[in-house]
This record gives sequence, structure tokens and C-alpha cells, in this order.
Amino acid sequence: MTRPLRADAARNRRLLLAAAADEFAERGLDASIADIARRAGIGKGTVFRHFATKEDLIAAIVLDRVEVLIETGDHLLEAEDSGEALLEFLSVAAEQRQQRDLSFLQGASGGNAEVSRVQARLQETIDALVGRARDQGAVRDDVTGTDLFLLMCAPNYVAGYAPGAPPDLWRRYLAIIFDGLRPQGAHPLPHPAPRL
Amino acid sequence: MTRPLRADAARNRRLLLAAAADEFAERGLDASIADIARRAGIGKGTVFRHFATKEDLIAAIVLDRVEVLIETGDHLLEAEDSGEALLEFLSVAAEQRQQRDLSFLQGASGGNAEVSRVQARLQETIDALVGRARDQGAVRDDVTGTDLFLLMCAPNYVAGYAPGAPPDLWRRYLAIIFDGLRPQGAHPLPHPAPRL
Amino acid sequence: MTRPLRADAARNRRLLLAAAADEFAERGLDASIADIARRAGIGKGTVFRHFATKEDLIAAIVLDRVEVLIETGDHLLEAEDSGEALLEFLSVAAEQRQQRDLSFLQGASGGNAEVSRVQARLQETIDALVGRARDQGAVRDDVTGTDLFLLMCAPNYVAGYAPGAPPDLWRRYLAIIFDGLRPQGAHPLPHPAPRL
Amino acid sequence: MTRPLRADAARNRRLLLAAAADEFAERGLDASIADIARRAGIGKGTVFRHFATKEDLIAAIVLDRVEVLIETGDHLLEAEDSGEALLEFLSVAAEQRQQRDLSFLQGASGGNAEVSRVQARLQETIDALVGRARDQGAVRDDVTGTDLFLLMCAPNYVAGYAPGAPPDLWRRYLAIIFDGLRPQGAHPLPHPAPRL
DNA sequence: AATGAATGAGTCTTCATTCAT
DNA sequence: GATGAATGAAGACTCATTCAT
Repeated sequence: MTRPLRADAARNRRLLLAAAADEFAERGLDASIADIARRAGIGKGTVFRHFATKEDLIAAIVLDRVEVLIETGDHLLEAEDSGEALLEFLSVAAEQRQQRDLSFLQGASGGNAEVSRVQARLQETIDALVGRARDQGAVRDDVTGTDLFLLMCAPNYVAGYAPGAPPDLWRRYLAIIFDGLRPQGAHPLPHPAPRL
Repeated sequence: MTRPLRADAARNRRLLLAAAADEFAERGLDASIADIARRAGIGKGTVFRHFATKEDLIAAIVLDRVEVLIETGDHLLEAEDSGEALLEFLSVAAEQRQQRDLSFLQGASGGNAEVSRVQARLQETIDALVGRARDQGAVRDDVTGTDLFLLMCAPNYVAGYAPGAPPDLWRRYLAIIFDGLRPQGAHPLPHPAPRL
Repeated sequence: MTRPLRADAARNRRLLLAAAADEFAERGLDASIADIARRAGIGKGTVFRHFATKEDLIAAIVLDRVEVLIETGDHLLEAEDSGEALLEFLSVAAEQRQQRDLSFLQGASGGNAEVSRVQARLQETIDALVGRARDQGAVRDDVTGTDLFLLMCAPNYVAGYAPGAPPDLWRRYLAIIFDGLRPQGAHPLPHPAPRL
Repeated sequence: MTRPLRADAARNRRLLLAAAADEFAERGLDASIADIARRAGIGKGTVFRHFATKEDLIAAIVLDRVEVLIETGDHLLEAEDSGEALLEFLSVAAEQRQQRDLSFLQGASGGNAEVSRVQARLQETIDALVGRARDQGAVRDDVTGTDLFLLMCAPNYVAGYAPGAPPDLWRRYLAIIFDGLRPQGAHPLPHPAPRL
């Protein structure tokens, strides 16, 4: 169904996705296709040749990112220290969004079937990571994979409100949140974990 | 500078702000002025009589909210248990945004001088709250008022990604984050706290 | 539901409909809203304030025309000579389209419920006109209202292909077609009349 | 001027013209080159190798059709019954357009010199057919070849407005119009016949 | 010679903002 | 003071046409 792209088309596709990610990061979802095209150094029409719709473009970005995370997570399932593994996973997730928070894109591609499927797949991976960590006592008992799925983007979000801050300020907030996930000194949680 | 409004104008202003908050909560920043006006039951032109600009309207909402928070925080400075006080403050902040995350509005009114001034004032209040809690050993040593300013919106943000969840799911994530702020089992933080 | 328009808005609406009719007549359905607006001397946005959609604009034009025809037809039902009445009706119909054929608009607004309703109403009027004429022997036996509904636009269509011709050249072709509708020298028709 | 095409090129040209005719018939003049190419099973670029311009493609289709008509007409000049011959000619013309009205294409290729030339040639043929029929008293005195040139497409046009109708409904309207062309019961015509 | 990727002008439509009533 | 009509800039998207492969 998806035949290999011509060399130049593949290059354009890459340029386009990169430019779009940058532009969305800087301007949010309202970034215009025209600006993205200009940034990628290609024509407006070319954007639509690659992605029939702005939503499709967004979905493609999200897909890219989610797939990388799945792979990362699956690798980390084999690490010795399950607590470290989970922390590492969250770090990779945050690093991905380092430029600026792109998590809102996730919401934007809600309708997209493929995105939903891959997100479910990511959820499974996270469930496994959290399960192991919980079993080994690396994270508190009452925390679930869904919780982590939701918390995943928080460090970038928090750091994003500090304008001139170093780009990896998120590490500070990931550390705080992760301390909140440890069993030591955990207070009971209101509300059960949600289901998605 | 601000002369008293005529009674009906004051009423309209209140209706307008409420409608705008609702509409922004439901639709995000792209909520249209026309829809807000309709929701408030007033004419589009009247919106602009009250706020010269969409940005000004947003700023007014933010201002309202920030002012409430300042007042809340100032009150809580006199509470006995400084840890409880800080937690309560964060709860009030989250409750305010309960309907849906409105924190993005904060970003949108970045340029507004008045907002900046009031935010600085809020920062001071939070600094004081955190200072007391730190002094009493209720929160870890290495956490600052700025950190809390930034973390303040995280619980809503996190909960916001769970679609059908109960409206106060944020409580769960506030509890986790707050546990991460406690001295027990705290691991040292990378990066110093940022300055705004 | 439809409250009276403000004086200037009503004027603009009239200008707009006239300009749109002209522009569609000259350029066909592809006439651009921008050109129509320019021709009407109003802003592009104003077009959309009056008609939410290009299709709605087209429907409004068709509606206008069809309603006039219904009224004309209903009047003519009371004329003495039913043959003359039918001919007169067709003349008015053609005159309406004199500038250039606008009948294609009819097709374009197919989906519009109101247009459909009014067209059905027009059909009834034509049925009545034809029925009387047939009863009085002014038109041949085997011709129906539906036939006339369909034939109605033909004179303009035919004349439209003669570039520099006088604007009411349609009269010539209406005369020919009308002679074909008379009982004298009528040959039997293949195919029964269609139903719409 | 027109050198012989390579075998495959000739085949492509034929496929292309057929696909274009179908597509125009179904979608009207706005049929896109991309769709036509897809339908023909060839690349978009190939369309432009054959016809430099969309207009040229349209002109080619019109040319094809007009040439067939000329040939048909010339044959029919030798038929015994000149009235039957004329009716037959009109029937062939209508049959050609049976799928859906393609007469609009005629208008679209107005500027094309070759089309104009061939249309003039067709006009002559029709003049001759009508001349004979008039001389033999098969059609009324006051009708000219130009009239018939113009009336030629009317039957399809009329039938085209009846959605679910049988494809050769045009026969009914051709019969009516042709009855209008007969000498019996003819009323004098307003306007002289136009000249093209 | 064929292909389909790239292009940008042009289309409809939305919306903050201004202004006449 | 309130209203909503008017405006035009800006956005997503389409498509004939050009050009590298």
C-alpha cells in the first residue's frame, strides 16, 4: 500500500515533518501550513501532497513520536532495574518534547484511527513498565500505567512556563514527580486511577 | 483611572467574563468573540466596548483568577500548618480551573503589563507560602516558590488528558506531586530552580 | 424567525443578489465570491454575513426567481385564454433569464430543502396551467406539466449559444417550441412524460 | 503538421479522450485533470504531453464529436426523404450526448481556432440539410440552418433536468421540437434568424 | 516518452475589529 | 451605551501546469 517514496520526495517529507514539529512547538496548533511550508523550504501545495489534511500532518508527527516511545519502552522492559527503566523512559519521552511541549498535538489527533491504535499500544508498554516497577517496589502500589501515561507530559508542560529557562529544565520537575511516585513517604491517593 | 461602571454595564461585564471563561474552557483559545457574546447574551460590539481586544478580555479573566489566588494565598499565610496551607492553596488553584484547563490563558496574556504585575504579586505570595512550609520542614529544602508557581497548573493539565474522567481527578495528581515535594525520600534535584 | 433587515443591510442584500445573478450569468457557477462582492461594491465578508455559503447564495437567487414565477403563474390561471396564458408564462420565465441562462443554478441548489419545496410548488402551478390549456385544446393531448417544467428553460439555452444575438432572441425559439406543443400537426411522442 | 504517433501513444490518446469525455459528462467542466488521468490509467504528466492545456483537451473532444456529425450530415444529404434525414441527423447528434449533456464543452472551447473552423464546416452541412428539407416542404419556410445549429443540443439539455429519467428521454423533446419545425400549423416567428 | 512530485495562484470561509444606526 | 452590519486579512485546501527523475 505504501510504496517507497522517490528520493527527493522522501527528503521533502522529512524536511516537512521537522519544520512542522518546530513550527507547532513555537506557535501551537494554530501554526499555519503556509509558515510550515516556508520553513521547510517547500511549496504550500507540497505539504498537501504529503498530508491531505492539516490533521493528517499532525497525526503523522504524533505517530512518529509515539512509535519511538514504544520502541524505547519495549527495550527498557529488559533492563535490570525496573525503577531506573521507568525513569529513563520518562526522560526519553520528555527529551522528545524538549524544544517545546508538543503534547497538545496528542489531543488534536484524537479522531485519527491510527493514532488511537498506536497510543493504545504505547499504553500497554507503559503498563508493563509500571507493572514491573511496582512489583519490584520501585514505585508505589497505588499508581498505574494510566497514571504514568497521563503524567508523562507534565514535566515539559511545567518547564514550558518558564520562559528563558534552560531547555532541559524538565529534568527538575521529572525528578520531583518521580519522587512522588516512590513508595517512601507516600500518602494515600484520592480517586482511583482513571481508565482511558 | 477605573471609574465606576453603570449598573447594567457592570452586570454585562460580569456576564461577559463568565461566558468567556466557559467558552474558552470548552473551546480553547480559539473560541470566537461572536460565540462568547452570544453566550453572554450581549452584542458583539459590547464585548469590544468592555475590552478593546480579545487579548484584553483574556487578560481580564486571568487577572480575575490570579487576584482570587493572591487573596487565598494571603489568607493561608496565617494558617497554623504551613504544609496544609500550601496544599490547600494548590487545591484552590486547581479547583478554579476544574471545568477545563485554562492555564493556557496565562501564556496568551504574556504581553499584558497588568497581568505581569499581578503575576509577580502572586509569585510573592507563593514564595511566602513555600518559605514557611520549607522552614517548618513540610516541604523539601530544595524546592522554591518559583517551582510551585510552575507546578501549580500541572494537576489540571494531567487530568485534562483523561477524557471521560471525573472533574476533580486533578486531586489524584496533586496528591502525587505533593508527595514529591515532601522531604521524606527526596532525591537531589538536577538543575537549580529557575527564576522568572 | 426572519426579522426585518436594517435599511442598509437590505440594500446590500439586494445589490448582492443582483451582482451575483449577473456574475453567475456571465461566468457560470464558477464565478468567485470575491468577484461577486467586488461587483456588488461590498466586502467579501459581507457576502457571507448574508449567505453562510456559496450554495446558500445560489439557492437564494433561485428561490427569488422561482417565487416570482409561481406568482406569475397563479395570476395567469385566471386569464381567459389558457393557451395565451401558458405562452405568457413561458415568456416571463424566459425574460427572467434573458441576460443569460441561469437555469444551471437550479441544478446547483439541488440539495437545498427550501428550493425543492418551492420548485414542487412551481410544478403544481405549471401543471394547472398546462391542464387548462390541454382541456381547452390549446396544447396537444400528450403533453404534461412536467414536460413544460423541463422545456421552460430551453429557449434561453438555445439562444445563449448565439453570441452577438439580440437579448430576446429566445422569443424566436419559444415560438418554435410552442408551435410544437400545439395540437395541429402533432406527431405521436416516443417515451411517456417523465415524473420528477 | 500532425506526424503519426507511436502506437502506444496513439492508444493512450484514445484512452485519454474517452476517459475525459466520461469524466466531463459526469462531473461537468470542473472535472480535474488528475481524475481524468486516473480514469484513463495514465499519468497526469502524460495528459499534458498530449494536450498542452485543459482547454486543448476539451477542444479535442469537441472536435472529435463535431467531425463525426459532419460526416453523418454529409451522408444524410444523399438520403431520399430530406425531412427524415434532418430528423435522423438531430437524433445522431443527441445520441452522441446521451450519457450526459456535453454541449457545454462547445462553449468552453470558444477561443480555439480549429474548433471554430470545424464548427463552421458543420454549420454548412446543417445549412444544406435544412435547405433541402425546406425546399421539399418538410420544414417550415422561416427556419434556417443556424436555427437548427442552435436547437441541436436542446433535447439533451431539456432531458438532462429530469434526474432518474431513461437515458434517451431526449427523443420525446426532439419530437416536440421537430413538430415545431414542421410547416403545419406554424405561426410566424418573431425575430429573424440570427447569424453566427 | 511517461511519470508523478512540486508549485503557487486562486477558492471558499472564518473572525477580530471597526463603525453606522 | 448597545447593537450587529461591514470589512479584509489570513487560513485550509484544490488544481492546472511545470519539471526532475
